[in-house]
Amino acid sequence: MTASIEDDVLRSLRRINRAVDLHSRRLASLHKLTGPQLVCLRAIDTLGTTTPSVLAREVSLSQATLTGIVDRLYKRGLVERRRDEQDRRRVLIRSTPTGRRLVEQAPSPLQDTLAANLRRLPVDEQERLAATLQQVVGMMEADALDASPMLTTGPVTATGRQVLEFLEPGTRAQ
Amino acid sequence: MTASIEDDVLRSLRRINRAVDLHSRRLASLHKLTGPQLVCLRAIDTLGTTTPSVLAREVSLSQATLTGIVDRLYKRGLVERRRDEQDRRRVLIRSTPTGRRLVEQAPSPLQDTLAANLRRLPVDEQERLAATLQQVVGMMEADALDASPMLTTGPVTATGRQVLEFLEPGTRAQ
DNA sequence: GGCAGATGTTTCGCACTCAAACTATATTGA
DNA sequence: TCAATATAGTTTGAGTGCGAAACATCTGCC
Repeated sequence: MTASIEDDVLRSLRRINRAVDLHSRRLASLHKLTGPQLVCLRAIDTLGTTTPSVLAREVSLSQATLTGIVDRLYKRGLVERRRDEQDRRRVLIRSTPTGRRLVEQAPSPLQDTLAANLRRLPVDEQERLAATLQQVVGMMEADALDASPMLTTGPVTATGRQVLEFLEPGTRAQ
Repeated sequence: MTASIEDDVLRSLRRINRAVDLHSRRLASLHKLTGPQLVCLRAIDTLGTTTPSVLAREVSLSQATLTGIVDRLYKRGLVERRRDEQDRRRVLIRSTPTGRRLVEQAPSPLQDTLAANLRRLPVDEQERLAATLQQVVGMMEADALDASPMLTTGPVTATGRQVLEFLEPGTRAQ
């Protein structure tokens, strides 16, 4: 019967994942912005001017993932991207007026019904629920620390590929 | 302060998503099988002979998603796929001996550390936690019922594209 | 000055996920 | 019978997400 609880937990986690994804798609069709995009745009707006690495930590995503999301926000004119002139490795990201307007009128990235259902509960129930979720996160993230060393920085041979073609000309070192 | 609890919940959900994904990658590198693949293979093994639609309901995924996962299991020789001769719209899926062996020796798709941490809790705590997760699922899935009508079945004009080329020749209707 | 290693970001390849469109087949009804 | 409709499954197109590799730049050391 212990296995049954584990299966229940696993099943719940998968269904939560799925519900989050479905909600994100609904958001996208109604407001032209997916869940992750909205979460990132809000974070950018809150942080003021920031960089991909800070943002990645803030929203718990890898830098590689963030590049794609910020690309899409950039293409829609919701954020600006420019090189930091002091440290030219860095990229500075900031929301545009259009982006800020969108953040204000967009709904909470949390599912409306979940939010509503949550508010319907007594406050101590809400806190208990939030605490349980954080407990699960804690139990899962403890895992992630042991494995995956990775240690790259290899020989780096030139291949002449274009980078950063979406930045204005002249930004790229020649 | 209510917004803070909502933000906490949202953040927890995203981090749970992420932890599940990272665990899946670890599984894949250690056992050559990702989380979703393992979940599906186990379900196929448990159900005996089944079909994509039944399997999709069982593991809470869309049929489209399942096609890709079963493709990959098929390519590795872990499952069989054949047309149902009674109803030729259907496809029957079954695990191969190799697949069954793999299911037996593979770990639980639930994260090892989460499982271990879970077992460390008193049983009533475990049940409380599982119940809370199901409560969250319920609050989220209630949402998913109102929208998305979809209703396709258009005119269906011939374009002569090949389908099911991975099935053995002769299985496809001519 | 110059180079070795560190740091910041993007690209690449892959897996997963869905909705919508499409093919193929079965069922229903006139 | 045979056309309309329903059902089963796959393909397509797009977004998300990661690790590894590639690239750009900076810092520290000699």
